[in-house]
Amino acid sequence: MHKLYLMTRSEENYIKTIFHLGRKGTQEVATNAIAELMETKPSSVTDMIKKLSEKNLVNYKRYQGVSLTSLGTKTALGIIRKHRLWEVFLVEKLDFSWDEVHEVAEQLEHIKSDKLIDSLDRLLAFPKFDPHGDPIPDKNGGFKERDRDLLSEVPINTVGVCVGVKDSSATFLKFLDKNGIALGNQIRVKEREEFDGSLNIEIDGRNLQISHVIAANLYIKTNDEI
Amino acid sequence: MHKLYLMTRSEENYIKTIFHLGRKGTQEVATNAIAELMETKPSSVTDMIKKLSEKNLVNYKRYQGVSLTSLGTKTALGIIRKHRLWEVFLVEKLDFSWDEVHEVAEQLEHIKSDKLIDSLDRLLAFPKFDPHGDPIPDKNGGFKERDRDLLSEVPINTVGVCVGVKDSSATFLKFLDKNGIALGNQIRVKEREEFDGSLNIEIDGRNLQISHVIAANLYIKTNDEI
DNA sequence: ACAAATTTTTAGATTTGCCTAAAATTTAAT
DNA sequence: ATTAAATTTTAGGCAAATCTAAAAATTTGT
Ligand SMILES: [Mn+2]
Ligand SMILES: [Mn+2]
Ligand SMILES: [Mn+2]
Ligand SMILES: [Mn+2]
Repeated sequence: MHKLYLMTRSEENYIKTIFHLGRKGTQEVATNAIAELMETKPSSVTDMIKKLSEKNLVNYKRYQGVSLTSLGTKTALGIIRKHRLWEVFLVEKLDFSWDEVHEVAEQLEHIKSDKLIDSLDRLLAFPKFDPHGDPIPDKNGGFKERDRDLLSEVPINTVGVCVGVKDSSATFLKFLDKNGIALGNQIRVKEREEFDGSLNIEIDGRNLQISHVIAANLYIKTNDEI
Repeated sequence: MHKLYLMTRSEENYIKTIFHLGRKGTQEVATNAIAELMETKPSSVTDMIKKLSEKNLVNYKRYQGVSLTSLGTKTALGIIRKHRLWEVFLVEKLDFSWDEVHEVAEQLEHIKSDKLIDSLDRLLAFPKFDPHGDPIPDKNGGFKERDRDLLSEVPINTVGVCVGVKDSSATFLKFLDKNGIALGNQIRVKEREEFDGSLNIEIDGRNLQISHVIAANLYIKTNDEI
């Protein structure tokens, strides 16, 4: 049953938004939240939700919020897979920087062709994570969230590798570039300033002072796996 | 003046169709011809032509047909450049066959990003022709039509290289595959049957009998350049 | 508990791209 | 030169996706 292939771009964007807002679609999402993230009006969201509900992509009872059905979740994962594979492609093959890829991937994620996306996957050697450290669902929607922690929440002296960003806005990513912070960097948390939560870290040898806001948007994978 | 970037997919498809029907937009194109090629109704075409005329993309006087303005031509060349570069990408990097690329390229040609297309161009080493032998406009719309002849129209004993197809439908392309005819093949016209216009050719060593219809859809570049 | 504030839905418009049916214009045929 | 045929445009409508304004339902605060 592949209705997936006759979805409009707009429908796909709503499904994706509901997925992201509702912890992978499991949680109920508020109409207003969707409207805000999509920069549209709540009344438009209600209209679309009804349509998606007709198509069995979301569970909906008026005034009760919306969540994805299993078909909706599958659809969302397909779009996210495409988005993230294209992001990898742009960085690996076309030398885009990680702050430039999202906008273009927003367009490319709507291209319909299974063969295209599976070939792309192969060309890129089946990457597991996108340039921002987010996991790439496989062909069947399989998804393994990497075990990771926010830099702002690990204890002093934790050592690990920077594996992702929480905020992946161009502004934040460019800031990281400017300060020489990139995925793969070795990080050690040396000191936490109680007053403002800022951190003194050692990153690939250098010392660096970063604010709490920055630390709260950087993921590390610690070495203390058992 | 880059209105180009706020064109809808539908507008782009009309512009492209007018370009193809009107010998690169120079000739006047009939409403019905556009409608037929785009599988839409003449009344819809008239509506769109008015809109494109407003935007200075076409020259239009009612009942007199339509042609591209210089802005329209530039736009068309940009879309065709994208279409053909994506076709090369699909064949060269993703192992698509030449009969599979067109459909996907029809989608990809509407992705908006100068950086994307110029990087793609570089990745592919600035190809001059697409998988069907059609020329790829450069960044500035520069376009050199290759000197070539239809196999059906060259004299007996002409020798050349197969450099393109006129009909690039999947059906025809698959037929060529089945008969081992591909771009780059060395061809010599050995005999022309007066009765039905069929040809006896030598192609990369082998002998092959091809109907007039086939010959009339294959381009060769002869070796008799001065 | 119940009024006030917030959220969500409905009702009614708008825009884009398409349609059908009918009218206007051009082209072809006698 | 008229008439007939074909082409093209207009008029009026429809579906998708959006909006504003108003009504309905839920949540919050005292
Ligand atoms: Mn992204
Ligand atoms: Mn990403
Ligand atoms: Mn093509
Ligand atoms: Mn082509």
